[in-house]
Amino acid sequence: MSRRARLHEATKDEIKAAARKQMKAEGTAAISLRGIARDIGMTAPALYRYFASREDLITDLLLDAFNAIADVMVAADAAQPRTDYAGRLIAVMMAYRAWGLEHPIDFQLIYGNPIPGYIAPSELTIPAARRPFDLVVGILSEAMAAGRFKPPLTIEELPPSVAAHLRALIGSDDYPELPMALYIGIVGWTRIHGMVTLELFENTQSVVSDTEAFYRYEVTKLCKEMNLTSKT
Amino acid sequence: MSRRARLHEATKDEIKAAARKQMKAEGTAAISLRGIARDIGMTAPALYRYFASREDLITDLLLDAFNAIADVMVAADAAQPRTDYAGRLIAVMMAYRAWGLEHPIDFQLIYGNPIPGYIAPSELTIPAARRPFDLVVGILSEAMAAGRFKPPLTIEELPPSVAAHLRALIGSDDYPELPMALYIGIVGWTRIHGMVTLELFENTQSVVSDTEAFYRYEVTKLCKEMNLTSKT
DNA sequence: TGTACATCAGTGAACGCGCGTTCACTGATGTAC
DNA sequence: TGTACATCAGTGAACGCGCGTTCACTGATGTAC
Repeated sequence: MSRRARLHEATKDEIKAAARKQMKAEGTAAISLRGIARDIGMTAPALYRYFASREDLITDLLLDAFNAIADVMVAADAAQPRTDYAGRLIAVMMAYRAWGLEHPIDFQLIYGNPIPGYIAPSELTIPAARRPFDLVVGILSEAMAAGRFKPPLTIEELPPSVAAHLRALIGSDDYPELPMALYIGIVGWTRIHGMVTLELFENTQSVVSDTEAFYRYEVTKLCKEMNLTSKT
Repeated sequence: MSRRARLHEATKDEIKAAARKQMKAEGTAAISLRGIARDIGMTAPALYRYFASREDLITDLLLDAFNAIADVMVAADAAQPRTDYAGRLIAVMMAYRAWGLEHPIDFQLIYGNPIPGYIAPSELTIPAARRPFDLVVGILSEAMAAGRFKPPLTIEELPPSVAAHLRALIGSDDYPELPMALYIGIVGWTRIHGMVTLELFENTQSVVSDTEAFYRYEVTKLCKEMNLTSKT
């Protein structure tokens, strides 16, 4: 990578940092090229050397955010013994919350209100968006294959329409997982997501106060309920 | 109410309807007085006869939305036999989702990203925001008093910091409920909220497809898990 | 019932500000011979 | 190693548009005597 290319990347990062700062102050919808330029001491047209348009910049920020949360989840998983399935899942779910609270704006960017007028290029964003979910489902599948994950419900008990869709998905290239791993994966995601978003917007604090203890207790309980154990 | 006052109210409603239309098209942050004025065939300064400022208008929209979701939940509850506690709770939770999907913008307004620069007058918004939660906790308390709600966990099992906070709350005027009704109330809220928000932003459809069946199944399961039964 | 007056609804111009994007350009940095 | 040229970074002016809010005002509606 040439010196020039490195400088180019560094400026690109500086622009993105300014964009995040701006979103933090004014909300995700308030990304403004002129504001960014002002912040980093440039004129607005100069930004077009780095991004083709405001849309392009937003897409970059979205992909960065999806990859960032996926990365911390992967790292949290990697720090646990491979066969400690419950420990891995809990670590991954804790990482989801921690990242959300540390990066509330990026969290809002990827999981909150859409930015008016912006249409995400789905061929780029969908794969990035799926990384966290696929990680969880992957751990569940591994645990199931190892006989360490025995959910207290079977696919026959699910609503027929849901069960049929899950069965259809397993065969497809998109979701090569076992159906109950998929189902518990999505249930788990809705649960942690609810806790994190409500906490983020200050809706749970007044009732539980120690939101981290609450969260940890609930995700641990979830693993127990699902009979997810670890090889010791 | 005088004729003039009635006309005044009607115009106020027209302004709010235009504001909702605008949020639908451009996001909650994009409420613009000039845009509203254009839409209803007025000039922007005329709106100041009805709202003291843009902030005031947003507050009105917020309160309307909180009251609207609370009202449909109360109505759903009222349609069930008083002692069918599980039925009442399921109906209320279904109403939460139905309202969210029917009014995605109002849902984003009250539970989504905050509007940049807008600071809610908490003495007005907090009581309105608490109506749905209080309704659920109320039903749980009733059921508990009737011996029809026996949660499979006790307050002793909760994290000490959470348990202590719950105990402290019961005595207070703010939350005169039994601690486990409060706790299960907040757990229930995080669960349904996670399912609804992820559905709203198209994150669950690809896995479960029939999102309503999924939701109904999960809320029913929640009631069963909590040993919430009905007097027959 | 008619008149005088107060209230209210709404206008149009203005203030001072913001935005994304295009364009012709200057000057610096890098590259090939 | 030095020179000629191409590439790239960044500027400043401009286009056409948006915004919330204030102000002095006109005309219609309602009210009190």
